[in-house]
Amino acid sequence: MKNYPLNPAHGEGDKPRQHKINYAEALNEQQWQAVQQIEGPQLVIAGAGSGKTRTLVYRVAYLVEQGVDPESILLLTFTRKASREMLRRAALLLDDRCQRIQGGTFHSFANTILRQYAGHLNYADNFTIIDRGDSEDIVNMLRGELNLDKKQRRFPKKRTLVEIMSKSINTNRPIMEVLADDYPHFLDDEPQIVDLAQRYDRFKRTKGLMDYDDLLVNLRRLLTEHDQVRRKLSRQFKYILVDEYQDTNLLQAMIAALLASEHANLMVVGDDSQSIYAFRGAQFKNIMDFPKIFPNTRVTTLEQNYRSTQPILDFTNAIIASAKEKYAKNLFSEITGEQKPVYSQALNEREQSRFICQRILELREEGIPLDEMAVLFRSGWHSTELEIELNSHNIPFVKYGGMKFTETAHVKDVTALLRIMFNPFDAIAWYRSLLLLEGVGPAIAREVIDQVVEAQKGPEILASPEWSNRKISGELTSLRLLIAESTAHQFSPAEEAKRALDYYLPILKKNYDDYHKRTHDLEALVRIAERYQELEAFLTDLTLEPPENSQIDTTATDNDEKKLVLSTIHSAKGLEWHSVFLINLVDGFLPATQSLQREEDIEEERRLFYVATTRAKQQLYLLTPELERGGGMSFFDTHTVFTLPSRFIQDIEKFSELTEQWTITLKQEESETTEEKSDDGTADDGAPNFLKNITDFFNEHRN
DNA sequence: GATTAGTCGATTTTT
DNA sequence: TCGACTAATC
Repeated sequence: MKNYPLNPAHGEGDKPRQHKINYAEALNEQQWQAVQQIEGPQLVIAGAGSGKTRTLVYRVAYLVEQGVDPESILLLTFTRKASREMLRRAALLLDDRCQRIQGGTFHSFANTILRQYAGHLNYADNFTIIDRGDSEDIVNMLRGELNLDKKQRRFPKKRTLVEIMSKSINTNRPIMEVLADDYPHFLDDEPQIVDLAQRYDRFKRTKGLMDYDDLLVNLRRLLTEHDQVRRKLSRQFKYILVDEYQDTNLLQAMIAALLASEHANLMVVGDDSQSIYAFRGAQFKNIMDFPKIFPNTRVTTLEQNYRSTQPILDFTNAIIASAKEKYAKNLFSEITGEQKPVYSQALNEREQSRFICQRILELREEGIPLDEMAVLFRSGWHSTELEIELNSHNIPFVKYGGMKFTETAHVKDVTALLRIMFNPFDAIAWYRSLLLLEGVGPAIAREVIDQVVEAQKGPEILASPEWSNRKISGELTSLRLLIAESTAHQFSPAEEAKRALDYYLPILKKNYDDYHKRTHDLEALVRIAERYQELEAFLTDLTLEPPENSQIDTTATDNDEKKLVLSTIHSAKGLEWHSVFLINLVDGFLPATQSLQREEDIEEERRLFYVATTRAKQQLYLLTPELERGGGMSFFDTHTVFTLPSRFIQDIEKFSELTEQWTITLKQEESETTEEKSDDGTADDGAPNFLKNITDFFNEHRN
């Protein structure tokens, strides 16, 4: 253990220290207060764009300048992006000492600590972290052990099962309660679900696996059940900062408090109005409860906004004014600008897309770079129509949120291979890898796993005559050799990835028509592996902090080119752009249909609306299409449905004063002609009807 | 026991 | 559009 100054703020012989940074000048009064107050519990309520990150960064720098050892500062953030960004800015502000600050997401921090103390909890320190998909596969497999009456009433899907179990853990409630609150239609299945949850736990424990929730649960266990460890850690991390506190769940709040138990130097920063992760167990009441855990908490509120113009803020303030529960705050700004948020009703989704393309091109003409503009939406698939339109206008874009790189089938396949190359006793990875082989299905796969993994015989057993006489021996041998060579040599992660890829490419070509696109993804995977020394670290990061997204949906691949951002609102959190377009502001889309049942869910959707609109610095466009494809449900696919503007719009008093209403007029470019021809009126009178000719032709030439 | 075709059905957000 | 599940075929 290192020495740390007992009370660095008022250290020896105390003249005010000479600081490199002039804090009082760089910060406003509240921010400066929050930065200065380094001892004791502190809650900072930071409105959107109020310089929250800035405050954290300056505070970290201030601590270091006060002589605090950077390694005793722990900065828990929500995403790795956020943590990297903060450390980068702190280093820029002060110097490299800031790079030594400890930090990351709760999950990655838990991982680091648990690798050191796994023994205390009877885990081996090379435990594997599994992602949601793995959990689902395990649960699905275990479901077979339960003797459910076949074709009885429907038992929840694997996805739902995992959701239920996870929610029970993250909200600290028994499964019964979760079912009663959120899944009443499955209440009858409670005994089986509880049984399944126990089997799932046992399975993970015996196999040395941890899912996302286990990381938190086990860290909390470590801290509560092992007093000396808790004390040691708490003394090691003498200053703890938690970002986005409104999105922490009960477990995380407890972990933060336990870590601070020896000194209470805990600063949490958050904004209850931006809490959008309740579905994952987040409790924005954690913010309200914080002063209850630490009674002498100092509360600071940051209300000056440094991001948006006043007209935009007037609008966003009005959104949150209609929220049911919130800490009172009223954001103001000194940024000049008269442009009110623009509200426009488009005829349909297509018109909405074309309006956006047109406006984006105009803004680019005016000198706004593409990467200073973003289109936001509620769920990943809401942007499909827009993506087509962007492609046809050659507007390059990146998309955040939605299907992630590591969730695509081909990446999961290669990851599974890497996992058995790393650990030949990883049953789930075996299962997936085996099913890739020609002639191998669930039955044979289980047979192999029973011998290799369960009976602990290892992959070598597959060389025995018992297996080599089977039809499938050829396939099995190449897989066995792939693993054997990994065990025999010390390959780097990149080399391993390359070998896995070479092995996998023929399979990829056989299974997917679009294999070249997927090959790009896999080559990217190899490049990512190059950054790692250890395969274990690579695999862990892949599940814990996966790379942004897959190549599949993006157009341009030039890396330097500026790109428009498409993002789900969730993934847009913490980011900002010059101009923001919020599309599909329609009931059933922005309050999503699924959340209309319960008032708290609707309130969370409202906060989502708030988060989206507060991303805009200069210009905000709100779009409501009046006609929709019927959400893509097969029955409605060819039909359209009338939609109502989002109820959140009606909720805003003086909506028409706060916004500027635009009627969409599309310029006549080449698009004018395309519109008339390719809109769904093609089959109508007038247009030359090739289709009819063709069908006639085929009808005539039958037999 | 594996594979394939074909049907039905359901779709939020993420560490 | 995609995946999960079923029934027919190899």
